[in-house]
Amino acid sequence: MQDKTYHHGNLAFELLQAAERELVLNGIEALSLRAVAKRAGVSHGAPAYHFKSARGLLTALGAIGYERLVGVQETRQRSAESDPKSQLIAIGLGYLDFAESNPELFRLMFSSEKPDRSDTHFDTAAKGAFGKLVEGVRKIMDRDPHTHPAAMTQVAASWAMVHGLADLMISGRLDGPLALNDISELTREVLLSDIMLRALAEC
Amino acid sequence: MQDKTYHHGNLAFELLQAAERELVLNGIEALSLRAVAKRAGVSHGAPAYHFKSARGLLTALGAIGYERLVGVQETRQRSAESDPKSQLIAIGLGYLDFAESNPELFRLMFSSEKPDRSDTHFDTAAKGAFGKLVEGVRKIMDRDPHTHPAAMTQVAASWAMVHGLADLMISGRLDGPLALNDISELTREVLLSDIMLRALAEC
DNA sequence: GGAGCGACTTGACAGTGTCTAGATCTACGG
DNA sequence: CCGTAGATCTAGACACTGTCAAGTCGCTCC
Repeated sequence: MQDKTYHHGNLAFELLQAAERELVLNGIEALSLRAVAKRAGVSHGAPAYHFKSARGLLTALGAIGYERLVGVQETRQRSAESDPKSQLIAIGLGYLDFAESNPELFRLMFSSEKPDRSDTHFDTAAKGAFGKLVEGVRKIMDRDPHTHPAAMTQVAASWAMVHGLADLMISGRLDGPLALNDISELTREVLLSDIMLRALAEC
Repeated sequence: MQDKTYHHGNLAFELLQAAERELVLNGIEALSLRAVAKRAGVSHGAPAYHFKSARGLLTALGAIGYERLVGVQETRQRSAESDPKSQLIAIGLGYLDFAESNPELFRLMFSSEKPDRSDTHFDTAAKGAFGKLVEGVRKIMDRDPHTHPAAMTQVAASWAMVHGLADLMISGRLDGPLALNDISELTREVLLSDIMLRALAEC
């Protein structure tokens, strides 16, 4: 953060910021490592020192995405009723919030093969987000999904529903059917909650 | 199809075949127009004549994908019971079949910004697949989704559920939770059908 | 049998990620 | 206080990419 020196100390962080900015502006498929370097004000070879390759940079960015996703979900949870069902819906709404606010990052995390999923940081961050969902289902079913197959099936169903909603929403495919742009914030949430509730079988 | 002449007549078709082959081998993000041309045995500039750009080629390929998707769904429908609910589940299972058999093409169609969605062919093909789902819901609810909002919400819920399942499946994220690789073909379909049925509210 | 035109080739161009060697700064031991 | 070692970044080269312009080939039709 200190003034421009040759080693300015936090280039790795600034590169990640620049990368996300480029991601938002140009989309994941047109993202250029050289443009990221230029935005950060360094030479085109600089990123390779901190992140081995473009893949490395995007892996780190994806991992941050998962951590941010959990944060958004927890924000939703805090402003929701404390009963298990409301909490699980909040987790889902947080998932949708994140997807809508960070569509390109969401794509990078879930629908791209650029990040290295075997990377430790990326993997644990992803598992953290998954754990949030598992925990929500555990509370609502009073059964640990890791030991009860029916509960794990419920995890899969919940995830698929909310993930499908998110993916279709950010690609604009639900704009027509659900007219999400033409309704109020409140009816929107009621509608989405209603849909997500369907994934919960006999809970 | 006639022997190698300078103009061999169906280069456009062969380029599409080569492109899909490359798509399967290298993935969408590493697909190279020049590699496609080489695979088809033509110069690197040839594709530009038939499809204006790389975007054009991928748009055409995506459109074909939607048509193939409908075909797979109809295959499922023919070998299913004729009642509306079984038919809608068959449409969903066909969606999953297609995704599993053509994961990269699926990604191209749904999660990529390379194809030009405003292209007429692409758009009508995509609408055709969507229409199949709408029709399935119309029969099960006995209401036209285009005029009944509740039915259209049902369309969205069904689509989100099956699309989420497909997307998570092809990225291997359900392998752990659902252990899809370790169960028989039959239990697999029962499981997936069960999950998809949850999306149907009070049908 | 030449003209015209559709189908393709060829070469050039700017841009990309990665690699290597070198320049520069920081820190630390003497 | 100096100089050297290591961390950090630069600069250039390389092979590869998509797109474009100009040129070449071969069929068809008058």
